[in-house]
Amino acid sequence: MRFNIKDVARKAGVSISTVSRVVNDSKAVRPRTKEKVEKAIEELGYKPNAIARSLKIKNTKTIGIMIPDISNQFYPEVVRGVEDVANMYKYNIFLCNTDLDKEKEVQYFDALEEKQVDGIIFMGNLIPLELGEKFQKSDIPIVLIGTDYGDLPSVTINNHQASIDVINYLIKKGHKKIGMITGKEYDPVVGLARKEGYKKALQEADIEYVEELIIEGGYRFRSGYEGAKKLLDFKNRPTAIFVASDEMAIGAIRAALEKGIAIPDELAIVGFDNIDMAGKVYPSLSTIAQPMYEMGAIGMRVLTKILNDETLDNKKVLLNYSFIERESS
Amino acid sequence: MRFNIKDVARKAGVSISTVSRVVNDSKAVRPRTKEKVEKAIEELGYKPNAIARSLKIKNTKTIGIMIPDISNQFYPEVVRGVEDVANMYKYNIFLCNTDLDKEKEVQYFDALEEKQVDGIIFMGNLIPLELGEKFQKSDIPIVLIGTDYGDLPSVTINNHQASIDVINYLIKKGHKKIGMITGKEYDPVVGLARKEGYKKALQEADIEYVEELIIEGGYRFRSGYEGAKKLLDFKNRPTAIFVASDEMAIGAIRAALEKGIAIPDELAIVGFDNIDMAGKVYPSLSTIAQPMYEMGAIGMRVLTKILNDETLDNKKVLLNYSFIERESS
DNA sequence: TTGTATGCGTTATCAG
DNA sequence: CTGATAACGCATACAA
Repeated sequence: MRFNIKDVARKAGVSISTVSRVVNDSKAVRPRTKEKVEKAIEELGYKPNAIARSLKIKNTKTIGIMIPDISNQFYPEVVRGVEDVANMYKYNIFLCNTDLDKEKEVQYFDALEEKQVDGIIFMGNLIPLELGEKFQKSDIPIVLIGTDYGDLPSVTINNHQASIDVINYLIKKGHKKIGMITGKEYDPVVGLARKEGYKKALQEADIEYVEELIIEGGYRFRSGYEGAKKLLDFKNRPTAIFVASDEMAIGAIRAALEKGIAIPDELAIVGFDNIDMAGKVYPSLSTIAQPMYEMGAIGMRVLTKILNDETLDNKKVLLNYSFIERESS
Repeated sequence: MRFNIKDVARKAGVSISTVSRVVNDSKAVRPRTKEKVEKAIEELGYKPNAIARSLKIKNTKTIGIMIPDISNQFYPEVVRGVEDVANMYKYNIFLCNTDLDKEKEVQYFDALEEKQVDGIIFMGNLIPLELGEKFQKSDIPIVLIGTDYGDLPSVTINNHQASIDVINYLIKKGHKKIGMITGKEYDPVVGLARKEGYKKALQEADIEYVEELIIEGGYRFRSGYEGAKKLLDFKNRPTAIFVASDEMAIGAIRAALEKGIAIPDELAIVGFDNIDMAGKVYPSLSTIAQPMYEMGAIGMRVLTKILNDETLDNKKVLLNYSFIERESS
């Protein structure tokens, strides 16, 4: 049996306004009557109806989070970051898996809007024009994580510079033939940026850029595994491979080990992301650590600032990454 | 600018009832007026307010999913299963991370109830009495995944039998000294069941049960790593280890490799779960595959059946597991 | 300090 | 086929 505010008002012998007052402990209520009301609430097991409340006050204490796929190693950590600070601020979150599918993205966005979420956290690759426009026109605040679009608030890292750092590290280690397995190159802020960083670093070190040593991957294990196999089959194979995601890098490690190539002695491998497994596989993976949890937490923090009309000193926040040297390099 | 049903009614020159009718395409509306209304909706970019709708019709097309921790390898896959079928049935899901913390569990449960979710999917270890009672008293349908309580609907696998199968496999392979790193032994339906299966199988094969060969772990990497280290330090170390979770098993593999113990020649390792990484690490991990995605999908399907008043021929569904032999055994 | 009344944006009943 | 109107459960302005 579900009771409402009227039921407790009747039971306590007061009006619904006073019940409402004690529930929201607003205004002053005489201790005696407050007690009565609380007793009635207790006895009936009354719980306020957040839907009715939301309709009235025009916010839902609910936000949506759109990500490509929660079962992809990368996202759970950032979702966890989002959820933790959302919880601190009493928000609940709707989880939406878009699979980077434009239709799904639009469909979820519409659903979230209809459900009157107070805000949205979005992650994805290149944001399609149609969606980007919707985001900008929408009156619900949106913050982007790990991607960027127009003047929308976002939290990212400098992918381009991170790649440069990795390659410089490898060069300093004495490597001259450095291969790369890239991400999605159509995505300028992540995939392409990492590739361009690689190019730039080689160029600055006066190392010839060999088209053959670049394989386009797609972030997942299989493409890393197969990419590395190809790279390692060249007569003049690379002595180091920079892989644009840890999951692919773990695939590359497997490809090397299957061929009996020793890591890191005959081949150095460096990944990108620092997913949980990067430190657990054997040999453990050197990688650029994206602060995934923080990206989520800070993204959500930015959103709460917008929702509370706090001033945002910076719509575009750029987080620090770090290089973690482990056994694979 | 956000428009409501009144705005489109005015713009289309009809009453709000007819707008409502075309939005829900209920009853017959004359094609001509329907057209007018649709035009108005289009021009205003009207979107129905799901909150108001929910208040009236008393359902929200929303469910809650409570899990220990989305950043634990095991859960994303089942959450994905839940989400996919939820999406098929037009439900959105609230994601809640409980950290197995009783207070958080209760707090989230209350929040979900206040937000009027239509149902809840719950995962956790041993369900605390207080929470179990709440579940049973609640008028919102709850389905348990990977755990069990009273007469609540649940979807699980037979953990006890799965362990027996693993040990029998190991025995058939010729192993006589088989160690185990267990899960949480206070949890009867998972942790304890797996341990008991191990005991049972040994007993039936007339192999002595050596207390020393059992280490209590906690599902995560670290405990697997440390547990294996201990086990492998014994003068008379086991030739095989059954590890109650893949994440721990990957820790065990690392411990062995660090000691220069060859897998599977000197030591066989078998895990439990078949998380994504199990097939990707090197050597790849033999394991009991829990159908995680299906557990989620079927759990959600059960929930939709309850919500649609379809008959449930079986409140307790037991899914099949399978043994996957890979390189580690 | 407390109560009455109005409206949030819908759906649904009932007349027309 | 269409339109008034009464809920849904709550918060709040205003009155008392």
